[in-house]
Amino acid sequence: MTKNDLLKRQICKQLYFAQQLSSTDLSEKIGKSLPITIKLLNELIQEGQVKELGYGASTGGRRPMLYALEADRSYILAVAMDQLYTRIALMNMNNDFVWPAEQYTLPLQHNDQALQQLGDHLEKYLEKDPAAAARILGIGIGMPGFVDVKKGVNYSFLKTETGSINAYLEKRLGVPVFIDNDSSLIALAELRFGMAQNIKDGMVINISWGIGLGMIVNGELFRGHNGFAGEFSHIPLFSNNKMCACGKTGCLETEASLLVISDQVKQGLSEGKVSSIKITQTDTNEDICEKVFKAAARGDRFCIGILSEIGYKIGKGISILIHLMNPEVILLSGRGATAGKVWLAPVEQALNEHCIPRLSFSTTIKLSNMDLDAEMIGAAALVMESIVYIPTREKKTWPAGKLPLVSEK
Amino acid sequence: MTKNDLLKRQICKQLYFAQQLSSTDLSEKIGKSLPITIKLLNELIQEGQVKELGYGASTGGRRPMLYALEADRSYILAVAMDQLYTRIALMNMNNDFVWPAEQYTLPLQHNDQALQQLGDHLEKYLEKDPAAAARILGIGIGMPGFVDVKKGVNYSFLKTETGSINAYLEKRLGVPVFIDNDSSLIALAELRFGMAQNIKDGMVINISWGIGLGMIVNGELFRGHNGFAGEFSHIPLFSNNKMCACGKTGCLETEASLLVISDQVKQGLSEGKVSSIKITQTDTNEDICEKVFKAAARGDRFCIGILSEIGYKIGKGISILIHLMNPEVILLSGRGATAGKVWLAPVEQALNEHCIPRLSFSTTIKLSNMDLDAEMIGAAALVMESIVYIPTREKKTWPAGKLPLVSEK
DNA sequence: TCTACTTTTTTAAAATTTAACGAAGTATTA
DNA sequence: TAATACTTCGTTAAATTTTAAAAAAGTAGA
Repeated sequence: MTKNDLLKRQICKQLYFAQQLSSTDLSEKIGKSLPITIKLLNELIQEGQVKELGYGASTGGRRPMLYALEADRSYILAVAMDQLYTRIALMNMNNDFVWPAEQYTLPLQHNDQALQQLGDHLEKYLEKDPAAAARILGIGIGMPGFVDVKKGVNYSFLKTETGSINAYLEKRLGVPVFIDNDSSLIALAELRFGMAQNIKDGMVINISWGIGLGMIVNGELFRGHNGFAGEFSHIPLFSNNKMCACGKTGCLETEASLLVISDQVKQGLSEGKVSSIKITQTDTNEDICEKVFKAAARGDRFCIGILSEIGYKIGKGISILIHLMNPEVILLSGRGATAGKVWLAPVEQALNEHCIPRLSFSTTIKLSNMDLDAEMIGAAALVMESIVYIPTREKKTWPAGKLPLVSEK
Repeated sequence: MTKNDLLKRQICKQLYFAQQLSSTDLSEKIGKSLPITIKLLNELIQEGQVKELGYGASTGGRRPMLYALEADRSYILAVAMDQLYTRIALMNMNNDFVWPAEQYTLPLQHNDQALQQLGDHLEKYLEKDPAAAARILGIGIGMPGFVDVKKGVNYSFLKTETGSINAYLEKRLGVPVFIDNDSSLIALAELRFGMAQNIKDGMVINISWGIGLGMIVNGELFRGHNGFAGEFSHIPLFSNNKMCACGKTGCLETEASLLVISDQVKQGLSEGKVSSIKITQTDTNEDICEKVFKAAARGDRFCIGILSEIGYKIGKGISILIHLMNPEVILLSGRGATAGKVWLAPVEQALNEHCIPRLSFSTTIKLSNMDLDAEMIGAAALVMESIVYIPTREKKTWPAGKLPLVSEK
């Protein structure tokens, strides 16, 4: 791996994240001079990885030539897991789905075969078209649990007897594999393609079956010493006696999450509360939440009440985040964010009560506009980030055969 | 200001923080090649700013020449303020006090003249020896309150009618001025010269009249979007009804701080609790705390009990930090850290109760070995960090006359 | 339509880095 | 203990990169 090849990857990475860039932009982003940047761009065009897009709009002078990736020269396999389902999709350099995403049932809890099953699904998914599979740069996987990114281990699920998750899958599939926590990947998606773009300090709340957190610090995803940073769901925030799955009491998760919503709806309706929604025996938690979100949007008092209470509690947690991190933006994202603006008022209310005004005034609460694909997009972004990542303070050698670009085949 | 001058400052900065370095080390740290580094070093020696220190120990090959700063060629004026007292000291490049530190009474609360008075004290302090004063690179000031470092404003104290604190003092004293929050500077001192050296992710707790926090993220001080990050004292942690100075209730500060210790001692003794310590009407809070620390070290049950209870509550706050930041180290520092090991057991106890084990196991609690001068040293370090700071993404011009080195006089 | 001012891209000069080599020292082995 | 192999340090010369100057391509206002 020569130095120029590394720079070419940097260029591809920048083009992936920005969609299109001029040579001047690229030169600044990769920190190299214009003559070199243009030389490398021409080589990449020769190789068929980059294309000229035509001239962009003038900003007061000569119009710049814009460059972009050849969208279908390289692919990424994006995987989004939760405790029950695993979704897989093949994505191109434009973040388009090359093949439709497929969902498999793959329970993670108490499942010793989970990793093997994941491998089976991935293999089967790729067998459909070996030619396309050969173009895959890497596999990005988002999963719940305590993920140690560096070691490639998940301490909660997908246990391996020896070695790392990455090593196991790389051996089976012959492609670099990168894993991370689901909330971190949602934050990464928001940082690179969503509403947290160009944000230096921001917190992305993943409202889901728990309350996850992805932290953006200095414009990069922050993972902490072991990759466990952002355990928002289990901070001791309440003096209730509700037992949490983690073994403690008083966790934020015991009072606020989509599961709590589902429970409260069931209980409320059984107690005879008046509402426009009806639930059946066969409704999953997912179904119930979707009904609640829709009803709340219609103005259903009962549903709005439940969401408000949960939102207030999330807001109390956010007030701690604001005190500690002084972020520019708090972004409500994840599955629950599809409920929309209902969250904003109760969260702001909690901030008014629990934040020092100067602090809460300094940060804005926003609602994500990404849909449920955020984790997929984050998984793809993880691959692109990691593949061009240059470990600092190390010698300039590169693990042989670890980070192929399509041009090397 | 030429490019080479900037590089020379980088070299001086590195030598300041490391005391001594070889040319190879320096070359790596400033990111320039050896030929250039050596050329610049020779120029710095010519100018009298750097000296050769002789050959260092071999690490298996030819012995390196070591370089160090001329300790007394340049000085820094370090200022540490709290709500009542302001200490000033002139420090050299070895972090030695050139003149003894002096303490002035300067109450910050409800004092419109505070900034002017600070300027008076600084002027008087420097008038003692104009020759030495002429060598000052900059003035570093640590202060309590909400400090916006970029704007040079303190929203709590030292209000200025127009412009920044920095601008006011720079105009009066003719030397660059840098301000920051006291807890941030303690963290900076620990990061550069104390027990947080080479730590990538660490939290420095400033146990004082409040509970301050300086955050180390990615090996740098983290300040947040407006510089307010680390407002640990006012996170809503308790469901008490105690009114806090900030206007809210339930803040950590209402249950844990050196002021609380002082109050509890007074109350306990007045209730007839048995203890070896005695307090008089004239004892300040400072005096009382010192007595408590000494008595606890002797084994006084009453004092140990008070410290344990406070320590447990600080620990509960730390458990939130650990969940969110997954730090490598939590360092107990500041005035209260002089009490020593008494803190460790109750803090660990709180972590056992409020942390997910995998998280608390991943971070170690340490006790600072820096004494009360930490804030001074941090203030000096702030000057050295800031003076060589190169704003990213900006043109390479430098505000004229803003950042003098002695060589330029 | 002309002039003044931008920004992009190319070309040539200046500066920097890389790499090779000699110097200085350590560790291992006969 | 002397010789060989292997470090790391510091210097010099070749190769690369950056900088700066100039040309190309536009915009905007008079």
